[in-house]
Amino acid sequence: MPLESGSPGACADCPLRSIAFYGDETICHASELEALRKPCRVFAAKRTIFHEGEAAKDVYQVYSGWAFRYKMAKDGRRQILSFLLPGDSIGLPLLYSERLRHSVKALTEVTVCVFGRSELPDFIHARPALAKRAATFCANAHAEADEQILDLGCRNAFERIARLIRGIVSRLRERRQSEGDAYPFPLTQLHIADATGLTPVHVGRVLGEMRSSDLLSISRGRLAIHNQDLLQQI
Amino acid sequence: MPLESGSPGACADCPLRSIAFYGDETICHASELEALRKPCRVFAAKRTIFHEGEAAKDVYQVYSGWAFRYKMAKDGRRQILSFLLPGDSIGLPLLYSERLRHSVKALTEVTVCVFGRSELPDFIHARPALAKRAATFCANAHAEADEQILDLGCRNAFERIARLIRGIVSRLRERRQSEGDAYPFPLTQLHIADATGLTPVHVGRVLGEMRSSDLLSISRGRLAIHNQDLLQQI
DNA sequence: CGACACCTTGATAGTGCTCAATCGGCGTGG
DNA sequence: CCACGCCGATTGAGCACTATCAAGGTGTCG
Repeated sequence: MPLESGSPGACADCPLRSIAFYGDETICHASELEALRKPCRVFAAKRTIFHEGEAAKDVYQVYSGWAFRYKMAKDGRRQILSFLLPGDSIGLPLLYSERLRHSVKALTEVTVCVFGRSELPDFIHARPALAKRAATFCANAHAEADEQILDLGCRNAFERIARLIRGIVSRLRERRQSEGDAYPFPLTQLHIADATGLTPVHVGRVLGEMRSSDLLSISRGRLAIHNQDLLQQI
Repeated sequence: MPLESGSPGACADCPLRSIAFYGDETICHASELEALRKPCRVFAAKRTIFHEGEAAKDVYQVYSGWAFRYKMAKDGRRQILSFLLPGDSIGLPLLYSERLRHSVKALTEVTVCVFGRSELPDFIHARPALAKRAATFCANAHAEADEQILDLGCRNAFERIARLIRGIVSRLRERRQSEGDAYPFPLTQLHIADATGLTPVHVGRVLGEMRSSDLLSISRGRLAIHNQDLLQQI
């Protein structure tokens, strides 16, 4: 689902576009969606967007910036479930349930399009093609969660980190946010650690290994991939 | 979603019942669903029900017996994603996609209700309330996958195993398949290992620990819980 | 009875964790 | 402009948890 940038005021380029449009087929008129939209909202970096268990009033779609979904264990450890890039929706499960079972936090400053939880579900479920498409998104998200279960259960630190980065990179490319083999990459080692179930120190060591073996390097918020082929094989 | 047993020939008691009925509210008439059903099918224990990536012709719902969803890593390791108990559907994502991104295997002998993939999706998506309910199931399954990601990323062997068992037990209780504090439990240590990302040997050790500390014990296909409270706290 | 699947136990090794110290970059405020 | 403080990255030493390898035990089924 490639997604070009546009102004957050221009509905067709942004809000739940990936649901409303499928390839060249228009499932719902832009003007209808536009009527549902509320003003955009901006969250500062590190700001929590949703708290787990909280009754949320709105569903968002990321217009610019990065965020992530996560859960906390009782002992205070954090597990990052997925990263949300421009075009991804935040809180889609709110279409089916009043409460979210995970938290969401802004990684960078994030601008989101806003849809009211009181209108959006009815709007979507009144349109079978839209409803099916929204459900397809959920099913795909589930399949990706299964992928991550596989990673966490079966792979070692090196593979987990490599696959996490590969996944993000391929999504960045789909969304045409790359410049050659360099990518914006706002994750710290702590984020990578919390996503892969490792320690920040150990992530640092593995990243060092990757740098010295000339696979990839991360510095100052940018990721450079030096050996694309090797990364794909992992 | 409690589910009593019935005869596999009696539609109202079985096929996608959990989707068609919600509490006391009937979303779809039993006779309509009955018309969709094909004859039941039985899979022997250890038989593969779906192969990952294969184009499936039918959607199932477990009538009796246990199964599990899993994926294989390239190095031959297996990751079990979830266990499927009576009442659970097999291959629900087929409502949204032609292919399944995981495999499914029978743990015990399994009897399933059968719905044609060529009719079921249209049937469901033509009925908004049904469609929404099916999507809700997907969203819940996703939330459970997120739970498992948390387990794998943040918890040690003891906690993972305890929580896996606790999860299964609570589902067995919902479905009234318990007898006091004893439960049918057909998983081998290998299954537990593949579900928790551990080694069978280590699972055996931890289970031994749990037995000697009088928490629970597993033997000959039955699980006995000796300290319910302690198990809940983990 | 033999074959097989599963469980148990022991010894050893390795992956990744913990604790701790240091360093560099960057923003803030004097 | 510089000092300070903070956050994140890096490095080292030692250890814990879990894996690996191996052998033996028990139960079940044909």
